[in-house]
Amino acid sequence: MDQETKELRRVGLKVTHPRMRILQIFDEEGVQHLTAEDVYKKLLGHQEDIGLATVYRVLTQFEAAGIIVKHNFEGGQAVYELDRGKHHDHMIDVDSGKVIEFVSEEIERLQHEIAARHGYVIEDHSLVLYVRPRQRVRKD
Amino acid sequence: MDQETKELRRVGLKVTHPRMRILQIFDEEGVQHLTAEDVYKKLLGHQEDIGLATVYRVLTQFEAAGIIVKHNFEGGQAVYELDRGKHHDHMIDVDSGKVIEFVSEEIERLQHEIAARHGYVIEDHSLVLYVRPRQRVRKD
DNA sequence: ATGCCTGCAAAAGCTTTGCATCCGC
DNA sequence: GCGGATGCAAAGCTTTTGCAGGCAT
Repeated sequence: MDQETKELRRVGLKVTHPRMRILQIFDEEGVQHLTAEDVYKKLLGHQEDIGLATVYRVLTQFEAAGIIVKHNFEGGQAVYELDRGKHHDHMIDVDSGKVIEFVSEEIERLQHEIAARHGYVIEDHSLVLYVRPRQRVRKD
Repeated sequence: MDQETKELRRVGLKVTHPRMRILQIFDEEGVQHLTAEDVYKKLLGHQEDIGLATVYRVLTQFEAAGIIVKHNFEGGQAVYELDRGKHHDHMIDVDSGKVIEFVSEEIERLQHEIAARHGYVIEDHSLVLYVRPRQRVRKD
C-alpha cells in the first residue's frame, strides 16, 4: 500500500480520489508553498476533474488533520505546505516572491519568554520577514 | 489649527470631512486596533454619514502616508492602528481577542541577522503570537 | 446499503472600483 | 471653477455552503 493511502488512513480520512491526488501534489519534488488555486491548476494540468470547492474542503481537512499547515501571508490568498514535522518560519523575497524557510531556536525561546512574562502560553505564532536581496557590489 | 488638520496637511492630503472624522476616531482614547468595519460603525454611532467605501479609501491613503499601519492577522479582516512611531509586534489572546503589544530588541536583532545570513535585508516583518492565558493551578 | 464525498452553482464576506455628484482650495 | 474626494451600487476575489448525485467501505 502506498504512502499516501497510509497517510490518509492514519489520520482517519476515507481514501478518495481527490484526496489522493491532492496529497500527491504536495508530495511532488520541489513543491513547497501552494495556494488553493495553485493546487487546482496543477490538478487541471494533470487532467484531473476536481472542483475548486473540493480543493478547499480537502485542504481544510488536511489542515485539521495536521497533514498540512496553512499560512496567511500578505496578498489575500492563503498558502499551504506539507507539515514535515519540523517547525519553521518564513522569509519572503518581495522581488521574486520566493519563500525561504528558517528556524531560530533563539527567537522561539524569546517568544515563549515574552508570552510568559505577560501571563500567557503560546498557542501558535506567525513570523514572516519580507525581504529584498542585499545590494550587490556595483558591477559597472 | 488643530492637530488632525496639521497631520493631514503634513502628509499632503486635502483636509476633508471624512478624513478628519476618521483620523479623530483613531486619536480617541483607548482606541488601538480597528477594522474598516469598526471605523465605519463608530462613524455611524457619531451620526456621520460616511460610506464604507470611503473608509477603505481613506485607510488606504493613511497607510500609504504612514499615518496608520495595517495588519493582516488571521480571520480575514485587516486591522489598522495609528502609527505612533515606535515599532512593536503583537500578541493576540485567542480566548478574548485582546491584542497586546510588545517589543523585543533581541528578536529584532536576530531577524536582521538571519536575513543577512541569507543575503537579504528586511523590508518589513510580521510577528504575531496567538496566546492563551497561562493555566491557573488546578483546583481539584 | 449507508453515510460520507464530490461537483456545480450560488452565496458569503471583505475590499475595490465606476460613475455622477460634491466640495475644498 | 477645477480636480480631487465622496456616496452609492456594482463588481471582484477568495473562500464557503446547499444540494443532488456518487463512491468508499
